[in-house]
Amino acid sequence: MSTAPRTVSTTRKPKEEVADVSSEAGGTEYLETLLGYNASRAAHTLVSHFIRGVGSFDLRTVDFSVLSVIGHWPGVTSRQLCQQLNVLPPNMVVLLRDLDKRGLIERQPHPTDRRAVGLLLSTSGKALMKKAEKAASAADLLGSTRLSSAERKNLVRLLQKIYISAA
Amino acid sequence: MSTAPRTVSTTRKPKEEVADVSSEAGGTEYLETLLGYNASRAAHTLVSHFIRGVGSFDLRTVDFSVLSVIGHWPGVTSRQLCQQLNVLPPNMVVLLRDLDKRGLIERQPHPTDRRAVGLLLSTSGKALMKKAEKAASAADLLGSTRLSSAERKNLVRLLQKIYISAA
DNA sequence: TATTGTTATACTCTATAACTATA
DNA sequence: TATAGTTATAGAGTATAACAATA
Repeated sequence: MSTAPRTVSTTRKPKEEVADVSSEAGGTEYLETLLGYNASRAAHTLVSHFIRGVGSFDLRTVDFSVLSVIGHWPGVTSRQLCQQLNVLPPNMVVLLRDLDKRGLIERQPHPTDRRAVGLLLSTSGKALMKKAEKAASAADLLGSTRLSSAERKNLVRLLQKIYISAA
Repeated sequence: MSTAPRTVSTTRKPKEEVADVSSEAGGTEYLETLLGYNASRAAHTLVSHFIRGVGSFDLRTVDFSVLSVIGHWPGVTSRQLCQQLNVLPPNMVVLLRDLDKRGLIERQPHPTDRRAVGLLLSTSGKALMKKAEKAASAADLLGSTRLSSAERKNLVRLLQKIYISAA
């Protein structure tokens, strides 16, 4: 159930090779019946578009997600980010350290819990994310140009039906 | 654009914290507008179900995919698998070596190209995949129980519209 | 000159154990 | 006793360079 590119083998010749029994889909005909395979491949395509569009801001998907959540939930703690974005605490530490080094986020004492630290976007972090979210949205649309607006909306709904309230 | 679990922070209290301005979605409201984010999360959910259902066969998604393609395209070469499943040749080598060690695949000389090796499922590989594909299909359905049959079909169609003929 | 399969290796990502300060 | 943040490190996954055999 790996993702795959759309590059198709150039060396295959339609009829003369030994094993060309069921190669219309290049052997993936079963895999293509699985939602997991299809969702993984679509996600891979969309993430590729994301990287092309947002990579110039020097943000990986996980950096972008973290900054987006902080931006939309100012004061969020590291632990809450971990839960929301499925990142383990030790890995979040280095991630936040790097974003802090770049001056994109600020840390403030948590109002009620002295163990915790509230996270905020800095002024430059806000400016960056304003541009980055615009670029991300454009890249996301570019990755789904073959979908109508209604299809896109429907796709979001169906995908959320899978991951909301599920593991 | 990372994936996320559905575990929601337990420490947040609705009104008394500093930054509870826009936390209905836990800060992910923008991310949820992106197909890439939604597809990644849905894929993560479905792959989790896959692992629960197929992991007992000691097959990762990539092993399963490779075996499935070999099964449905007997005689396929390592290079063709790489292209079809987005795995780099050096990594495919160790993957195939392990599957070979386990007796799940066999290698035969390629009929026309003496550099290449054709891959086949062994008898036990076929037997394993018969059970594993059944388990994978069941797990995939389990991961999408909230979808009707029509919705599922539609979802596959929409996802393929994204990754077919796209990068 | 290009391609298949391969080795060796580096790099990134993800996961685990354990510590401190605080709840 | 449990949790937030952290350190150090191990392990898995992914990527690059280079080689021999063959096209």
